[in-house]
Amino acid sequence: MSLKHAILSLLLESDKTGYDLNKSFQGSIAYYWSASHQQIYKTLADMLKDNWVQVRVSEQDSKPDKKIYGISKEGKHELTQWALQPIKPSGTKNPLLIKLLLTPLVGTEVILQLLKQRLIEVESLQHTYSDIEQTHFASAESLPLSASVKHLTLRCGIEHAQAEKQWLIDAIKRLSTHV
Amino acid sequence: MSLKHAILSLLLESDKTGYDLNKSFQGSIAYYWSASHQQIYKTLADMLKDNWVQVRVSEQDSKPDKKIYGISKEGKHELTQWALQPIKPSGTKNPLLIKLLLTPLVGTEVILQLLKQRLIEVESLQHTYSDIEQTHFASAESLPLSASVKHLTLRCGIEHAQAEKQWLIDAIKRLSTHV
DNA sequence: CAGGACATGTAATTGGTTACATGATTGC
DNA sequence: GCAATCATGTAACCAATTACATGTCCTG
Repeated sequence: MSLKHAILSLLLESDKTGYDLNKSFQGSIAYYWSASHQQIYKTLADMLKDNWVQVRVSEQDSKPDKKIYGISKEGKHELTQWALQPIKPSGTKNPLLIKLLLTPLVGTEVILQLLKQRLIEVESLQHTYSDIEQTHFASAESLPLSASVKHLTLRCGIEHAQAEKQWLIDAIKRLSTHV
Repeated sequence: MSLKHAILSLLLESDKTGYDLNKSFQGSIAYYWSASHQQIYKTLADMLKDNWVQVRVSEQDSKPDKKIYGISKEGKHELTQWALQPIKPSGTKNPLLIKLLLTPLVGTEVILQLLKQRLIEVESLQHTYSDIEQTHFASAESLPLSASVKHLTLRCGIEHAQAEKQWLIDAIKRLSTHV
């Protein structure tokens, strides 16, 4: 499972709590990796057993205790080895396309609604992305490597959102001729 | 799980064996839904228990027996109900992007190799898609609804492949300046 | 006579979702 | 006083991967 590796890559930057990690996975990381807080806490516990991470507990007055996790030597080694492996294409799951194929079964109008709903979601995603891009990557030229790769992951989201939007517009147009 | 619904949508067209279904899932369906044969046979068995599908066994001399599955009234009802539900965005998993973020850890060259490898894969995908498009959807104008939606699912794959290719080229270009 | 297509599964393990559970602090 | 944010988990269940298992026919 690469959730372990996704977490390790976040811990590489700075030590974090499970709560912090969860915020990342619900936020900007969400479009290339998703995980629930239950999964995150479980995976942290597993990695602690394997000594891929260390933990220190910070007692805070008038707040719940924090467990702050950091990557260990073994974890860093494991992460490096993983990064060197060739990627194997992971399974796609796009229920929208299955539903689209069911148009003759359920009728054009219902599917048009689903597509339009998705269009709205994609457009809102685009706004989120372009906000992030403008606030974090405004200076277009010669960023340091670490910022440059972050920008590229964002660009990946942006390009795919754009492609999906164009496709949705096309799909809606074509389906509309079959009402 | 929508694997059940993906299978039902294939059985809607015609009765099929587990083997047939597997071929579909390894072939043209693969880019919007993936499943292994183990999963398929298991899911068929589960759906048989629920009476979403029927089965008849065809004994063939000098070949293994076939179990030919067909969708039932209940299955069709279930499929229709499912199609009407709003879609919830499913979790994305893109290990390539995590690895890209690890460039400072492992070095530009290794990651450039991964990106170039992926470029080759995407280009080969594009050829596959455009072959299918030319053989099955050559006549651009006014297809019947069922063919039209099939073409649209293909177009979705084509557009995303194109977007990924452009992004990969861009990513390779930018990373190359950091060697 | 070897390797690929045909044809179907079981078992173990891992990964992921859903439901449940708790408890303090801060701002409206 | 009520909702949101902070902070961490358990348990049950469902989904998916990996390894194992079997046997025939057809083509080169």
